[in-house]
Amino acid sequence: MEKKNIRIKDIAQLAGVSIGTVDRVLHNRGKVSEEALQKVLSTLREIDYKPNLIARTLGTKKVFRIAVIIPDPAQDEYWAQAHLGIQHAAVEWNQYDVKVETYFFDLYHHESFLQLTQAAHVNKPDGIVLAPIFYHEALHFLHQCQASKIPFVIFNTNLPEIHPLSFIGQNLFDSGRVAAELMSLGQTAPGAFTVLHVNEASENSIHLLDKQKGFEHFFKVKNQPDFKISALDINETEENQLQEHLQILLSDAEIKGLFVTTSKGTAAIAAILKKLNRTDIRLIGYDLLPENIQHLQAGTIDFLINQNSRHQTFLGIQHLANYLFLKKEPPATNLLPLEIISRENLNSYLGSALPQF
Amino acid sequence: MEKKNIRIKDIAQLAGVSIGTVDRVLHNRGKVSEEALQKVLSTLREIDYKPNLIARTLGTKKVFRIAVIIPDPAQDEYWAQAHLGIQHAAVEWNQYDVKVETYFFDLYHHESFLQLTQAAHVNKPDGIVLAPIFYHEALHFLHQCQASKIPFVIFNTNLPEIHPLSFIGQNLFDSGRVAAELMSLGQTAPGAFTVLHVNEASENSIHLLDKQKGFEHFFKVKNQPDFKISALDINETEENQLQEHLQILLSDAEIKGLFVTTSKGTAAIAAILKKLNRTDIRLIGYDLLPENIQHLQAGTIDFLINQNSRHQTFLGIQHLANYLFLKKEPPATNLLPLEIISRENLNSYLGSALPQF
DNA sequence: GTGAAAGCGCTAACAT
DNA sequence: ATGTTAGCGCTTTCAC
Repeated sequence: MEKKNIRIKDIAQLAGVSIGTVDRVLHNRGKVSEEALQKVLSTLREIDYKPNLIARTLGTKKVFRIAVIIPDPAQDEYWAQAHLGIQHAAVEWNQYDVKVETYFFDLYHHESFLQLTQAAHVNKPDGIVLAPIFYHEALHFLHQCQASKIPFVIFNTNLPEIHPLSFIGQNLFDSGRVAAELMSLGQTAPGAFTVLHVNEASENSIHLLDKQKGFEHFFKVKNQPDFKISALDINETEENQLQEHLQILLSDAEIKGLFVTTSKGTAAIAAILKKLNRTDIRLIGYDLLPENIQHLQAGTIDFLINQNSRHQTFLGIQHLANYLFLKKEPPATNLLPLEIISRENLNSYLGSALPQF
Repeated sequence: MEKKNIRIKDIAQLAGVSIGTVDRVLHNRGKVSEEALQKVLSTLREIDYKPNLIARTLGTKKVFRIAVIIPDPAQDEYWAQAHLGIQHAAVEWNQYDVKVETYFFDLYHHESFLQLTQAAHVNKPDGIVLAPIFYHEALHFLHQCQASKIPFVIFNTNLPEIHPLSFIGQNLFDSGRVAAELMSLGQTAPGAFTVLHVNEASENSIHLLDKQKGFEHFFKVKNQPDFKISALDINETEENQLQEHLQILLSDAEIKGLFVTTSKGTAAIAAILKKLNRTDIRLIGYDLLPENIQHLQAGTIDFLINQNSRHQTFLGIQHLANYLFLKKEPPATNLLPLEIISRENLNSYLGSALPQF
């Protein structure tokens, strides 16, 4: 069964037109008569034409430019990992004439975000990958992009009201349920669990609330009245202050476990729990930050849910590049698995941070 | 910084020879005078030539044939999923002149394996992806391949003494430790856990023993003498017989949990536990087979460790094709993460069975 | 031994 | 609007 692949030349022959015409309809560049158009379209419908990517990239001289806009990797390890995913994707596509330009904004200043997005916009990239940290500014920017017909992919947090080419992230409600499940496992005696939001500006905390709701929902459905669920916002960048808050919370003898909704918060809480030597507290948090990895190995953290920012950005560029290059529509929403990381499977994840393909 | 890439043509010009000559030295096909050789080599040393792989694949007309040898997908859902990974990879590479030929052997008859491998061998494929189920036969076959200089990738179970181009699978010892960790979590009262090997021929059970050892090792290190660990082989294809065996085991009031080392075994044990209504037993097993998924959702199974046979085969072909096509060396051993699947994160895995890229 | 030249499938500029 | 043609960088064949 050596079925030769169909080439543009074949389509042209079948449709009785020239390859130039076929190329024009394939890329709808116009300048094609209604008659020729129909002939080509009908033969296209009959056969399964799959363009030869290799040949396309060789033949074309167009260079696609993708602008990636994320928080400064230096400010936060989570975003440093996101940056790694970008770099990985960038080298992968480099030989295919897709260039990635990165813009780093200040995680704590929306003016910086505003400024960067505008800078990116004037450069007129062919596509944009964005971490929409600042809700209003992001919305404004993305409307601009829609007006300029620049396709965009968003990741990390969803903006369902805008319709991106693709959203990449996790189901945060389910994420909270996973945390709850791990928290409740094998807990027999009555007790209390607290959801901790540590040092999060209100913008982002809308999303963190989803995790909390999922967490609470799990226990509601399970109907286990033996467990008291509470939630607490702590805004203290000073470790000592943070510790004081925590100690008040932990003075309640019923507290059996803590669920921290951010990666950085997880590291902060773990450090304090370790200092206080409270190994009895079950701690569940987010992401494979170096500190979190250590605390997981040491047993201070019991489980991490991996949000895999690295993979998120990687996929973001992947989807966008495939769209620009191959006109392949990505999934409107691409939800990543809620990876449960424990002490024993940690190493197996560290070895293969990125999906080899 | 639009630095043009160096082309063969450039080298030819610099060395004062023709592109044909440059090509000959690049691939050391001989037929080059000592003088020309030196001229080319010296200019090659001066500049950093990176061949354009895109152009290479377009220019070449060689069709690579990859032989994939796995158990009959009809015999076992686990292998059916492996087959899906193959099909996925096959369509991906189809247009790039990499053809995949599959050979299905009988999972229960090594003669069939022997026969199939020989059939594959006489067809002289350019590369082989193999599930080395039958140890001795596999070893013999792979030695043949080495003699014939056919590169091969193995997956699922490792044969460390032979040196494959790449091995794709999981660390089975660690896999057992993960199971143990999940088993012990929150278990306060003393109790007993049993490792179950269900209906496995001795060949394969060598590898299953690794899982058992990892499981035992976890408790040894943890130094929790409160837990009694045992292991049991059950060879009964009849459900009733299997149930009898299990009931004897479960009549021991101390039994708190079971760890089943195979995917099929997991499904079988789960079915019986459900029938016996033993929801008190913590059950940990392998893989997202349809039955296992149901039992996980119903709560009969507490955790599954995903071996992702689909991804394994996909990667196998991926690595081999990249090697043949682009001369890209794959990792000698590619260990997949030990994915922990619970009721709450199950859906997030079902949505994305394969890594999108 | 060596160079010239014809592709590979596609794009894009150029005639018509 | 349509067909022809010259590349893209490399492989491979074929004269010399």
